[in-house]
Amino acid sequence: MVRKTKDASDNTYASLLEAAEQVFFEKGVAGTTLADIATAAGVTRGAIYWHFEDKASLLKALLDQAMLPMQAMLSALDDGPQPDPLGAVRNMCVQSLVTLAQSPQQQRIFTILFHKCENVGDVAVMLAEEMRCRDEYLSRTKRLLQQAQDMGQLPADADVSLCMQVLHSFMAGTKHQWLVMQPPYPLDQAAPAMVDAVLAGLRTSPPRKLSLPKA
Amino acid sequence: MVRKTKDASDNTYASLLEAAEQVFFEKGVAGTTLADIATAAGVTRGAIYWHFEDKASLLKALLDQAMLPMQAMLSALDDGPQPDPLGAVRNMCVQSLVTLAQSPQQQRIFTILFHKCENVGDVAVMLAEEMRCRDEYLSRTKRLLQQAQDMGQLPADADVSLCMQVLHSFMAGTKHQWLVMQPPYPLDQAAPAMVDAVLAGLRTSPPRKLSLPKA
DNA sequence: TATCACATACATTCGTGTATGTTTGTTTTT
DNA sequence: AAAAACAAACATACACGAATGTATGTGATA
Repeated sequence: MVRKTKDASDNTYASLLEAAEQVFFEKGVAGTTLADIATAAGVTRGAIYWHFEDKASLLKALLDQAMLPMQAMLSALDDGPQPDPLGAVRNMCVQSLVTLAQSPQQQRIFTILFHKCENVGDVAVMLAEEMRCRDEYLSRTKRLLQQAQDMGQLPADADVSLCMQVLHSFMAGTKHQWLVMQPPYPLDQAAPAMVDAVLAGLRTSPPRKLSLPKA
Repeated sequence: MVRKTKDASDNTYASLLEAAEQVFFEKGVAGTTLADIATAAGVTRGAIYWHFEDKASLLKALLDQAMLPMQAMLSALDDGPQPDPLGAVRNMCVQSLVTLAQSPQQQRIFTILFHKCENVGDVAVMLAEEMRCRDEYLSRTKRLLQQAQDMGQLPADADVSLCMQVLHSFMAGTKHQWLVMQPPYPLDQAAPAMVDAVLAGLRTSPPRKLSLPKA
């Protein structure tokens, strides 16, 4: 049974990505062989080497595809000045957590990235390149926090960079920890209150600028 | 030059652990071969197989040794009721971050655990076993937060479990993110203000219990 | 009939585990 | 006390499987 139509080809391409996602999730990136993926996809290694160069290339294709929804969500956001910057930040954060809690695909992808993949060598540079999306997200958050300070939603002497660090660390840590938690708590229900708690802290007693300008 | 005294043996044992730490940090756990470690330590693979069973055993020994200071710090903590539970939590958190910021060894070990090691298979069960220290830390934090609520330092309707999740996610995320940051910000200086911000949020507007008891 | 989309077969490298050798301390024998 | 036997602490050599990359075969399709 050798396939040949363009349609069938796209089909095996997709099933290869799906199989890779599953096997990477189970056995880790370094721990899986190309034969594992081929078997899980119901083909042989020949199919993999036809569609991809090697394992790293396959991983990159998998991440590229998985990052598409987030890229789209980022592009859809209004980049201009907001009437309620802190509210916008809150919505972004809550939305991000709820989406993770409700998307098994995101859960698998992030689990692979966080816990089943060594950040080393050529994979490291690939991941760094892939994480431009995250950097975009970060700088946007920082601009929003700056707007919030300018409008008085944050104290004037708050250190915006550190506020962003606190928020980002909380967000990344929450995703990180929730993914390894057995059993996981209902993140989609808890997310608003958790984000509000942290943001309340940033409003009432944020890290202050410790800049001693000259002397 | 073949060594033989007990003293010399302990010496190579230590240099093997040191070499493993360095090479794991550079090339990742799965990415390093036993020959790499042996070469870095100035010996051959024979020495490794004399002192350890295999790579997993070597990693375990490395982590065991590195976890000793934290185990000691945990044991030194007062487990009874505290006059100022929230203050105790604050001190634990700040201390934890400052220690990380000031200990290059902790930075390397945590970087290996977080970013250079796949949480899979036999390594996963080993890491889970190793993380009992973290669980101890978590349950202690939860007890302190419960005390804080009983004493009115936290609102009566606060969800203590979720508060602990917020705090723990923030702590883990902070360590995680700080280790990959280039260049890193001065965590030891910023830690108190960051922790205070999160704790302030938990005091003023924590996640509330959403328990609807029966109907 | 030529090319696509694979499957199959092969060569090669790489890492592991083990078996064996070798040297130096330590203990035992006389 | 000297020699012999023994065991610790490695180094060296070897056998084996496993994974990779490539080369080649092969059936369907246009």
